[in-house]
Amino acid sequence: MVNIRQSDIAKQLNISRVTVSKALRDHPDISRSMKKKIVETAAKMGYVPNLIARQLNSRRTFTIGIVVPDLENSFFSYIVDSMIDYATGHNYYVILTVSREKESIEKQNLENLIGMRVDGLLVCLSQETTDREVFTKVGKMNIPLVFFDRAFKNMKFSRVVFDDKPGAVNSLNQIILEGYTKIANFSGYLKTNIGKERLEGFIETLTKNKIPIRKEWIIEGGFELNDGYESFKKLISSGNLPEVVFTVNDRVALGAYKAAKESGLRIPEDIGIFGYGFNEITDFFDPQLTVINQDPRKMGVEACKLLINEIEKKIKSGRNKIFIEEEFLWRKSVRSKVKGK
Amino acid sequence: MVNIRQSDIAKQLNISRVTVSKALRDHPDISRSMKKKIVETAAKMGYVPNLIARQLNSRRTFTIGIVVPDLENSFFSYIVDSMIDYATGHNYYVILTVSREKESIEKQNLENLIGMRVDGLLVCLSQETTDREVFTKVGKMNIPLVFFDRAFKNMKFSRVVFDDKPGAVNSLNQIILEGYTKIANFSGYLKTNIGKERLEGFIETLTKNKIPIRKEWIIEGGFELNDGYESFKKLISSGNLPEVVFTVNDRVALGAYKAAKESGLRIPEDIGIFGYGFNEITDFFDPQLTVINQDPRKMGVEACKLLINEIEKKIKSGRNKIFIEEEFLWRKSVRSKVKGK
DNA sequence: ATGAAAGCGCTAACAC
DNA sequence: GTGTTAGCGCTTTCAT
Repeated sequence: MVNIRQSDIAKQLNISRVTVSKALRDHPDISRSMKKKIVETAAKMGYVPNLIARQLNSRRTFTIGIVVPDLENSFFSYIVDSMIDYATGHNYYVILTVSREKESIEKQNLENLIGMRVDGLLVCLSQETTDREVFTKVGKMNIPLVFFDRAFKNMKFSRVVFDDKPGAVNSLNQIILEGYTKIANFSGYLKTNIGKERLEGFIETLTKNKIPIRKEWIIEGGFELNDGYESFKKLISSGNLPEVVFTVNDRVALGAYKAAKESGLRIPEDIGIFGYGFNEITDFFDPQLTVINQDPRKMGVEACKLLINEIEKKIKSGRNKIFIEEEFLWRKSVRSKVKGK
Repeated sequence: MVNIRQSDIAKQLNISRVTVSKALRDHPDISRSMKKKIVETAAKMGYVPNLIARQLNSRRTFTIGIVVPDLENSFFSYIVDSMIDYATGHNYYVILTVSREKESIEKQNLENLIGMRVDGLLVCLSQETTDREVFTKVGKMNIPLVFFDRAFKNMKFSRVVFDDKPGAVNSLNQIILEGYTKIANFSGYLKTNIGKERLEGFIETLTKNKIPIRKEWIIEGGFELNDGYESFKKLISSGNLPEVVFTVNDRVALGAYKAAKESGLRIPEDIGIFGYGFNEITDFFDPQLTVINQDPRKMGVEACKLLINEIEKKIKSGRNKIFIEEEFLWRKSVRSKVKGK
């Protein structure tokens, strides 16, 4: 037979299906000997419990839905990997969906996931999302949801995000301590939160250190390799090079590396480059990239842990907020004059 | 109310639940006006169909289970991304699990997934898997399964794999055409299929070209960055450098880059490096890595397409075999003397 | 210690 | 066109 049910086992043993059900779940009602017999024949018959049926009447699926903008971005794949790790360790499945940074796909994904009656949701918003309708629905259905990395503010959901400003401030202070004052900023798109907030910390810190802000060194662009490349080219053609470039993410930094090398500029001797990124990617840079480390695994684990705690009501659902700290990691792409690092 | 059911809508409208069910699925039985009324009140009440219930009685979940060794490896994250893309486009969900290269976790994942009654499975075996028991079970339950990248042979399942030998042969022939004869091989572990098969093509091609095989240039190691690094160090300390190094994957290549640069060897002027990899990672190498391109997206899409075709019985299940072709991509890490590439 | 009855939310088959 | 009946596979009372 292909699909054995509890009733098949019951028939085989001439007992009731309830007895089988209880025995298989090690219910105290059933005698040791009976249990043994049932478990054995179940194994012999190749019984596999039907979790769908169980889910239906327990109204619990032990399933978490994830919506992520893009899995080709290693930052996200590390996050998802760590979420799956944590979820699996706590007996939850993960249904993974990708929004491709499209609001419409994201919405569709969310509706499917709530149709699947996931116990909770982990969501990183697409860059273009503005409509809150689906999320309101999720709220009404009392499905716990935790935003990670990119979140709506002023909604009743929890979120786990990086604390960008302190990271920028701290790293820039260290850079300035080294004696650098000529610092450019490749900011990404300033209409996005990430672009805006990261630039704010930059301006604030320079101002506090009485370093004048040069507009021509704040270059707005996208978030991809090519944007970093183009921005660096602009820098060069301006004829006015800074000592060090601060980049909004690793792809932009890589583009800057490319352009610098093409122009015969040595890193870090002729120009330093550092920016947001995470430890695991530094090795892909030559020389190793000095980064403000945004640890994706930490973020993934914290978000998933928070969600499961909310699902299991170990903590009140919604409006919890966790900041993941960023740490400045000196590698090789900025010369440390003072500390000889 | 939090969780609206069809019966709630029926009660509200003083009609039977079946009418509601039919109307919502646009069944021809129901009149236009009735449908409209039902759909509207459903929306107003915030009805979300319970897919679990639907799955239970249709015995179809529209869910695909994926088991992958590691999501931090970008090769796999690209594969998974493309699978999700394809699956979503064909109205399937994806439950994603990670085996961490552990046979025991892989087995657990598979048992959970078949308990969830996935419609099909996409599996890349862990490096240590030898036991076929779970797979036999999957076979008995008639659940379509497609292996990708790493597969059991001689089982009744389909598989999608790279055709390693022709890739190696073709690339090596091109390299040899360039006039190179002193070629080293960083082979990975030879007890694994991948290591073994990739080396075979190497030996075969050199032999055919009457190039003597030098044992000291075939260096067995692991598959990680550090293994490439150590292997290269060995090469150097042997005092006998080849002209070009052929690596078993991108991480090993990166390690080789590191060691080469540390030793003051320029790539490609002093030594060339090329190996298995994929297009998207070449940019992370400086100079860009010349690769035998194993396109993960192609593999992901083909595997997923095959699986869905088997699920939907558009094709006979099992024993289908698809080879993904590899393409040699000249980049910058091997100097082309002849073609000036 | 074992079992009968009822229900999770939905749908297919069959009346009316 | 609309509704009734029965059942997907399991579990939770509540009897016996």
